[in-house]
Amino acid sequence: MDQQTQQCARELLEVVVLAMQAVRVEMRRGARGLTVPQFRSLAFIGHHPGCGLCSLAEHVGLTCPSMSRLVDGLAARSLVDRKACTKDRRRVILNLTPQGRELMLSVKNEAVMGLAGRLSPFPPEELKSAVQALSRLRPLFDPAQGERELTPACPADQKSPNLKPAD
Amino acid sequence: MDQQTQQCARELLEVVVLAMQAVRVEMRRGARGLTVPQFRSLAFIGHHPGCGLCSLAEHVGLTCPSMSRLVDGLAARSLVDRKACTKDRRRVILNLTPQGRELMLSVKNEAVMGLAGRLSPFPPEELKSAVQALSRLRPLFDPAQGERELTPACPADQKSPNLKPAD
DNA sequence: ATGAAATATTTAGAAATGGTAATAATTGCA
DNA sequence: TGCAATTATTACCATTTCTAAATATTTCAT
Repeated sequence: MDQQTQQCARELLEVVVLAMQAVRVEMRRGARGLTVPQFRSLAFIGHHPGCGLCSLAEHVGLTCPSMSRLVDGLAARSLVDRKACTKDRRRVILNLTPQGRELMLSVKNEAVMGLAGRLSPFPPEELKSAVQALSRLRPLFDPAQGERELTPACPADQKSPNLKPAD
Repeated sequence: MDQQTQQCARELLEVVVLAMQAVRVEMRRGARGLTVPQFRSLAFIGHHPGCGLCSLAEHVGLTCPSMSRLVDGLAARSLVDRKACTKDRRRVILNLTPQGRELMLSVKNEAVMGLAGRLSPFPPEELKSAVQALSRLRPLFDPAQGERELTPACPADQKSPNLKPAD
């Protein structure tokens, strides 16, 4: 293990944790009444439309039963749409409702605005180079790149933007 | 608000959230038996020795009563030292015990090693520029720099490395 | 000094969250 | 067909967290 690499990891850890704290503050301001697991669940469903319950649970770090009830709550608040899969009726198909999508968007927007507020006094060129450096690091953490264990499940009615074949 | 700045904020948010997930995974691996709020509490106490209960609670996002009990647990496990403030006896002075400090260090070390593992296949120059960019970004989120609202409280026995005036 | 208001924390009881084990429904393979 | 495996849910219990109220201490205005 390289000394240089460790130094970078140390720095990365520190800044990421600090930045995440700031993000959390912004999130709390915007995500009224949403707990962290609820928020993360919505985010995952948004990124993986049509995902199943247990893959969601695994990603968020909850058990399937807990996630089942968490989704109960989200469905009751009309933030996610839960319907049975036509092909495999054991499965559940999860998607954000328009309201859920809108909520996530507004929360994210508030977070972005909060961050931008902190960033604004920075000289633009520095910002640009900093973000570039970070972006190069990004594939390291992007699960779409690093891991391939996502369950595609029911590709047939993965999204179903307009119709609901599940009666 | 600049369009460019917003774009940067968007990018930054994405990378930070992704990276934080990776960090969380590494943390979970190392922080055996510590919940996230417990972990965050220990981290805050470590960074703000001698802090009071409610400022800690506010930072972590818990109420004072909840934090009181959480600290009960940490004190019972000899991870934090809770003693009354000499000057203002309403207050409580929180510090990490040597064991608490050591635990945090080892957890952090494990996280760093895990991150370094991901970083290792990266070319050294990129790492170097990333470190530079990160260190430039850091003051934006560093509470020691950006904010001054921390309660210094009892400056007298803030740290008390060797003696315990509060019998 | 004395009493009222303010501050910091703890206690008590209710509500929510999360886990394990058991259950139900469905699929796929022998 | 029958049986093991998969996916989700229900039942039950432990823990966490919140709200409200109580306690202790300090500060401030008489």
